[in-house]
Amino acid sequence: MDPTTAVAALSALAQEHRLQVFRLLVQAGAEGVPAGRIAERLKIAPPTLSFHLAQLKHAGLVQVRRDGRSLIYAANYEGMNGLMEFLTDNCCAGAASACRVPLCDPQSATVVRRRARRVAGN
Amino acid sequence: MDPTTAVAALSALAQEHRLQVFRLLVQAGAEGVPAGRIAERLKIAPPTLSFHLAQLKHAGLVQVRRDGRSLIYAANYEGMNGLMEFLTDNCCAGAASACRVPLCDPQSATVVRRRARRVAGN
DNA sequence: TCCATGTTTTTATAGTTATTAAATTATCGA
DNA sequence: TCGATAATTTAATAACTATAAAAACATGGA
Repeated sequence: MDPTTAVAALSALAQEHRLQVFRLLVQAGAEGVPAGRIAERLKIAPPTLSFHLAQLKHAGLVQVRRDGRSLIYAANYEGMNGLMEFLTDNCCAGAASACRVPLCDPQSATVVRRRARRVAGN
Repeated sequence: MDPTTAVAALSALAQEHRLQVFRLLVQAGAEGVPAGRIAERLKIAPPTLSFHLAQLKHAGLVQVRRDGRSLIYAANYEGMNGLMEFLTDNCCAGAASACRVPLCDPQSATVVRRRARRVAGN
């Protein structure tokens, strides 16, 4: 990750609403959450949320896909991991195994999560 | 870590100069680097650097100690680790061991770093 | 085709942040 | 105590960012 991208990602996360959105999506996993439900859960006005989602997307921290009328947002774990690697890069001049970065990999995750409230195909 | 603190830390890092400073200090390890040398290495005007260091300090990402006329700044690894834990908290709804948090611990690091250019007691 | 739903875009404004130059504070050595 | 060094603080300004309200766009179903 280059410094410019890292600054963009950090700027994206450096805002209360966007940080809430991002953490919600990190916790939601690969399945994602429709914009409307994010707005509802976090009590953010739709245009405001849209503005923030655009920034998270531009920073490479979230992804979107369309499902009918809904736009479903999901965390981009690669982006998140890349950012953390960048922050801790060459920590303590590469001194020790104690300074290393484990990563989050939802692919190899054993999902033990409750079903979504609404059925998937809505 | 509470959301307000996390936003403060992310805001502190979301700026080119401050990100450079922070990474420099993360790589420098517990020993730290005097403000003047940071300014020199990163080619930042002293008042500008001072402004940025104050923000990093306020955000709990760096620590200072005085050594004679020099103020020596060092990364606060606890703050950094706390931030990364916050970002990845309950990743994928706690689904898997694959989603766990990076930590850096300079205390238990086997330091294999070259000596500083100038002697320590200057 | 028309309406309702879900979401984004536009526009305007209030608030925040980064930078520079000048002034100030703290420490050390003669 | 005086001058030099290391760093911070103050003050002013230019640039950026978040929010709200209104309008526009895209999709699906009657």
